[in-house]
Amino acid sequence: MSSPEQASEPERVRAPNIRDVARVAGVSYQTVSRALNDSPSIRPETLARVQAAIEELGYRPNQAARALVTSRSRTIGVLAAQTVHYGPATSIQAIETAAREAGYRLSITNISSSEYASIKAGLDHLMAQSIEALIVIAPQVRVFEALNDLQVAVPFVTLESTGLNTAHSLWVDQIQGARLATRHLIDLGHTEIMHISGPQDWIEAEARMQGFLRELGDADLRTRAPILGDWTAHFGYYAGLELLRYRDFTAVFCGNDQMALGFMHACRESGLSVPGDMSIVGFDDIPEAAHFAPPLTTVRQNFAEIGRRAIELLLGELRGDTELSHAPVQPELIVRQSTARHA
Amino acid sequence: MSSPEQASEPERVRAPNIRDVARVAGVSYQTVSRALNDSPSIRPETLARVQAAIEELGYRPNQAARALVTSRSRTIGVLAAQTVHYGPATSIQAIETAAREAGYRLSITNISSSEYASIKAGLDHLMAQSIEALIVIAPQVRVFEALNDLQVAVPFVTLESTGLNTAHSLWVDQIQGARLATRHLIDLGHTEIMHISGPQDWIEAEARMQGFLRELGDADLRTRAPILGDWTAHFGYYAGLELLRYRDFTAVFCGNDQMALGFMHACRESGLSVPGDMSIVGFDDIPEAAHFAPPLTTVRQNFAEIGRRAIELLLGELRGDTELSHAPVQPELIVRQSTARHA
DNA sequence: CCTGCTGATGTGAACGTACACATCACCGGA
DNA sequence: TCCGGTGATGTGTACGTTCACATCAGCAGG
Repeated sequence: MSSPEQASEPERVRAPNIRDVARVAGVSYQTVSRALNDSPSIRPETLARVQAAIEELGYRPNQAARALVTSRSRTIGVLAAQTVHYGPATSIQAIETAAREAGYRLSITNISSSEYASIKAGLDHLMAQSIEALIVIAPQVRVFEALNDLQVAVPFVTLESTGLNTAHSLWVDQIQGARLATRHLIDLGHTEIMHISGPQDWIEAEARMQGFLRELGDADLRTRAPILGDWTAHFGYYAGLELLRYRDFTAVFCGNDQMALGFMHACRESGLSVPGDMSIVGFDDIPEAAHFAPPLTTVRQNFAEIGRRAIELLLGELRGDTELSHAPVQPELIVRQSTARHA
Repeated sequence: MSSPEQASEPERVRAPNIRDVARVAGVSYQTVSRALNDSPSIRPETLARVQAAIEELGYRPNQAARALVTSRSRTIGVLAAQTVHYGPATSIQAIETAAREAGYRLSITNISSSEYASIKAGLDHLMAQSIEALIVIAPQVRVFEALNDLQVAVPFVTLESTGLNTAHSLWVDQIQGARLATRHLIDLGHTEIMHISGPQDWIEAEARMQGFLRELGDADLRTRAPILGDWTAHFGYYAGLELLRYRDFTAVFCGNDQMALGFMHACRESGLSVPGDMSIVGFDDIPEAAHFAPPLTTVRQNFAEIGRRAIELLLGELRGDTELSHAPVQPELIVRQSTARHA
């Protein structure tokens, strides 16, 4: 369990620094610094000598010292909830890759609950690391409050939200996605359509609900109060068992694929066939959705694309670029076998 | 998109430091340092004055400076593959929470492929941040090579592996889990059992396969060559379509729940009923597994527990504790409806 | 032969903090 | 009265790097 001890060398505690490299290379420490920051004014031959010395000593620049003197942490903070879910996890993975390629590191902080105190603590932990930029993947309503309270003065972007705060958000057009899903059900002849939404404090849940309601409104169909869920399959299942006691609807639009899965389960137990008796649409297109029973009709979002663009946007702003694109990413309806024409 | 400008104050660029606080509090900077590191020898009254000054100025300790002078980064590195999967994601979330509570931050690096170069690059990126400890959640066979090549000299732990390298690993007893699953099928009267495993370079895939083979051996049953998969539902589906052309087995033990889901899908398409014609066991117990059609019999691992213990172990070692527990976490068989007695 | 310029390299700060040590007031005991 | 000890506080220095500036050689142009 302990780190490999090297009993041979007496007390080689200190890691080599820029001056050690300079000594070996026979130059001044400043020349080494220039070599590290690929300055234009350094002779190729000198550069080679320095690089050889670096190699020989196994030198690594000390990021703390660098951060101290430049007052740039090269760290991007991510405030996230629900990182175990497919969407956020996929975005974060893309964010990490893009950040690393750009020479930045990531600091991810999970918030356990959506309570204000929890959000504030998470944000505080990030600010303590003097992050240069912030990405928010969380119930955004309360995050904005905390952002104000803590006087967060770094560029930030919220992910997977709506265009409510266009200046700071990068988004899949959730409203449009919800309209696609709802329209699909309407086109199939359904007139009594239910919606199981995500938690109300998630802006994207709100957006999907908006899209759903608008599309129903445009079609002059009766709107019912959506059910407020928690994104889990368990919720979809129990809500389904409850709702199916009154079979006064023939289609459901679920706020995400997990809840759709749970709802399908409830249909089976209630003796309803999908899509024969009940059409179901999900949201997200998680990789498993294609293998549900039956394969799920859903709305695909490109989570990785969103993640990449978040980094692009933030780095652009750090560089001082202006005119950056906030254009929403368009979602796509994936029709599989969980929806059918209403008899 | 830009950070809130404060046009009022002229050029308040520099963040307040320890000396600014000292000036306001009317003490020396060293006294402020003592207040921050809760030194015993400071008068309560003085402490209060310092705290008031900190509050007034909105002072935050500069972690880079602290890291520089103490040569402790307070960062734990995580080298991960497949962070979008439920297991790793759950562990990482627990790790992050535990690390944060202990005053550490996390630096997560994803490796895109399991190629050696990719692993080495990820490890390099982590070492450049002078991490104090390392957690590995990745195909471990090759990681060990890279660990040696880069002379990684920090405490490390590999997660979710077997006990192959007990000194450095913290593990759910995968072999035992696989035996539980296999035994369950045998107890139900199945004699022709197939195994769809994970990628061979994942030690845990290897362990599950070992458990499977040993249990079959103990029961004197015929062993077949396991199919090497890639953890995805897609693979389970296509492998299933292929395998089911020859219906010379009545049960499958899948290396994870996603592959089991895909396999179930293939069964439906091939006109086989689960569990009537085919019994299926998964591994992991992802939250969705309870809502598959039918609900999946699987082996539950406590991913969060593993994550917490990883941090506990590493922090213990950093503190110099000895006698830390590496006892494996025991998995649990969850019997649902995807398995039945062989006719 | 001097002047001014340019490219390559070196020297002195400074970033913000913690450690080692110095200082100082105060107290109790011989 | 003086001395040693202790608790609270202050002063110097170092961590490893980059920035601003200084130096120096070489060269072209008058």
